[in-house]
Amino acid sequence: MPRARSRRLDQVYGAIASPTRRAILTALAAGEVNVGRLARRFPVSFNAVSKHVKVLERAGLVSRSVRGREHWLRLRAEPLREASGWLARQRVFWDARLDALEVVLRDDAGGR
Amino acid sequence: MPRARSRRLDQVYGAIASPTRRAILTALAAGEVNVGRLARRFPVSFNAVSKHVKVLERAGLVSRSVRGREHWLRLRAEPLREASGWLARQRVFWDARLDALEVVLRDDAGGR
DNA sequence: TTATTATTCAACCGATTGGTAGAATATCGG
DNA sequence: CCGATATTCTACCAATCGGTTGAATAATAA
Repeated sequence: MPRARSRRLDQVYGAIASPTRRAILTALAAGEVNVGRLARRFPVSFNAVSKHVKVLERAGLVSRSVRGREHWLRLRAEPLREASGWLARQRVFWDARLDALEVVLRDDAGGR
Repeated sequence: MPRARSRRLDQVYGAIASPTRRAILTALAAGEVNVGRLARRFPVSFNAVSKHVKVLERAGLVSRSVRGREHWLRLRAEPLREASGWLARQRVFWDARLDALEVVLRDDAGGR
């Protein structure tokens, strides 16, 4: 795996490891929101939300367009696609291996 | 989302946010390995690897069976399946929304 | 029994994280 | 211009993280 891709994965998984940030993402899935309106929905300070947004932005999951004094946030799907891809590949890989292992174990138990 | 499920997601995404831990998982996909043999493959100390394994274990991604003085590690696929599910659902959801948005923008641009 | 091996546990360190509060900056509305 | 609003920036704090080293524990080998 190329270094850059790996770092991107680090950032994306790190970003979505926080329930607050996952909630922000799902909130953003309904459409563009500015930081203030977004922050009002969460039980933490405005500044905390602003920081979370920055983490999501660094991971490439959110983009920002400044209109006047408001900053409007929008989802970026591409990095999510990569992250989802790694997990999905691993999953099928594991499932195949674990299924195979189970067969071996079952046959082994039945055989003797 | 139930609290327990959310915490599990936190742990899984947190666990795979580290490249070393992702490498451990792919190493483990080839079959059971004990901690020592696993550690020899990585450029960090035995203890560091031992800690990483514990993180993966807490996330439910790895199980351990102690045989004599050796601890053998094995993948657990279930939590990965959940994690992959959340991402996949989000991805589909986003893609749909962003495609729709793109259509709106394109039509808008063409229409006037 | 005694050494050696496999592993965790405990303590420590520096960097990062998630939160706060307050100051600085820029835009909007009167 | 002046006050209110939207936001970031800076500084701080406690907690967690990723790493190290050294001691403790338990099983194997001599």
